[in-house]
Amino acid sequence: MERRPITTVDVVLLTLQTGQLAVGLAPRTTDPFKGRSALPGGYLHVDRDQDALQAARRVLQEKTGIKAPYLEQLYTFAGASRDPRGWSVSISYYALVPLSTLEPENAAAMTFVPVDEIGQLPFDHSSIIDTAVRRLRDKSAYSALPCYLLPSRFTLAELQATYEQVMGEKLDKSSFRRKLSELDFLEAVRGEVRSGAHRPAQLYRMRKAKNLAVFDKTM
Amino acid sequence: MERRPITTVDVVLLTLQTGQLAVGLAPRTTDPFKGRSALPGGYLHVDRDQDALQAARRVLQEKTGIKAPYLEQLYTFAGASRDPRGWSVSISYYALVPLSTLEPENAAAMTFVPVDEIGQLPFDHSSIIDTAVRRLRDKSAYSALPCYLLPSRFTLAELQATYEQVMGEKLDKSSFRRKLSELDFLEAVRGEVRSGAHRPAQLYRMRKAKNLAVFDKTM
DNA sequence: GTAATAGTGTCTCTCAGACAGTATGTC
DNA sequence: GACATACTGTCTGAGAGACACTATTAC
Repeated sequence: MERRPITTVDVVLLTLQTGQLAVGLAPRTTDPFKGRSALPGGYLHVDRDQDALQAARRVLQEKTGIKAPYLEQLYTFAGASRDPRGWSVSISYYALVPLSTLEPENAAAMTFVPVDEIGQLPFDHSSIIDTAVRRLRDKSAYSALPCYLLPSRFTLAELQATYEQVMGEKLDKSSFRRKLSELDFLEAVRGEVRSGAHRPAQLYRMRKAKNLAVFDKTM
Repeated sequence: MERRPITTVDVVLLTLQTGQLAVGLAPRTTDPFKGRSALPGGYLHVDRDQDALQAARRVLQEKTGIKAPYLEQLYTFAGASRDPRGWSVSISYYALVPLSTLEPENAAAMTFVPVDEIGQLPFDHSSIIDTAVRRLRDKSAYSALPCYLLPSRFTLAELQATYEQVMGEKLDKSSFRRKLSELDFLEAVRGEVRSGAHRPAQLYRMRKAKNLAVFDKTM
């Protein structure tokens, strides 16, 4: 029988922290690079995991307590030299969560590092993060992805700020709202938000759709 | 030590055949589903493959003789029940080739089946193919991908027909050419092509660019 | 009233689709 | 000459960016 590579699942946990896109890192508890900060990850358990997505969910739940974030397969990094233990396969996922769901003690052990201040990380975790950030930026330009970085209710101003932070460019308020209403993946919620001395804003939530809203691109 | 899943690499070989997008299938030579048509694939060889991409290249070369096609990682299908041998991971790739590079005896053992006439296949190979076709269609709308389905020299009419066949819709000649010249990833080649009683067409080839030309999408 | 943010209306310029026109070959 | 396909020019309508305007709250 053929020799089999090590198979792991790693998760890039992305969130917005003080207006910056940040990644969740956790100190490694086991031996290669023990103690160093790295992406939350773990072995695939052929006896407990039904498939790779469930493995990713389990890893995330174990390390952060988060139950149902947006979670999507990112890429598979595989090779002879990315892990000192030998030939390894990392099926990597990325998750999007609002910072507010992370408050409790679950996330106590985690650090959140802005994506452009990440130094050297064990394995090829830096490239994995790069890939995740690129994927998020790409998809944000034509999908509702950034909504998952916000709590379930939000104002249009908050949503616009989120898009701007993710994509790194200013958007025009009027055009942004026009596009949103055409795309029609939001619905208004009764209720208000107030901050200071100004008019309150309408709250919105994502319309329940089985699929992620994706806008069209053209040739 | 943890039990490790089986790890394989499968390749979705796509080409255009008589105006239709078709997938290359080969009869399986080993036991699960021996003799049945399936995607070309094989075990990852930890002693011979440096990484997953090289494994995919090796598999494709061994089964079809093709050396340097467009080859990109597609998705990783992994789970307990997709393979009768047990928990398995398939790192899948998709390749684009012009039919003309396939003529020799290499491809003798292969069958090409139009993508919408594929019946039941072993494992989850049907879903893998669906995923590949969806990926190609998506990316074709905003990239130069379809070029890889043509020989290195082609006319603009051939290129337009290729885009149309891949995306399944008619394009306007004038708009198509305007877009191409703005995007500027083609260059004219001295030489002509002739067919019947009509004006000969200019031949073009892709400009050498390290990256795949990708057009922009907007929010 | 002022300040501050929420939300809308409108103008203009660009660009993609539609389609007609011209060019250059074979017969 | 006719015919077939290659290639180009122009008109028009939809949509995005820019920006100004109105609305509603706290003080």
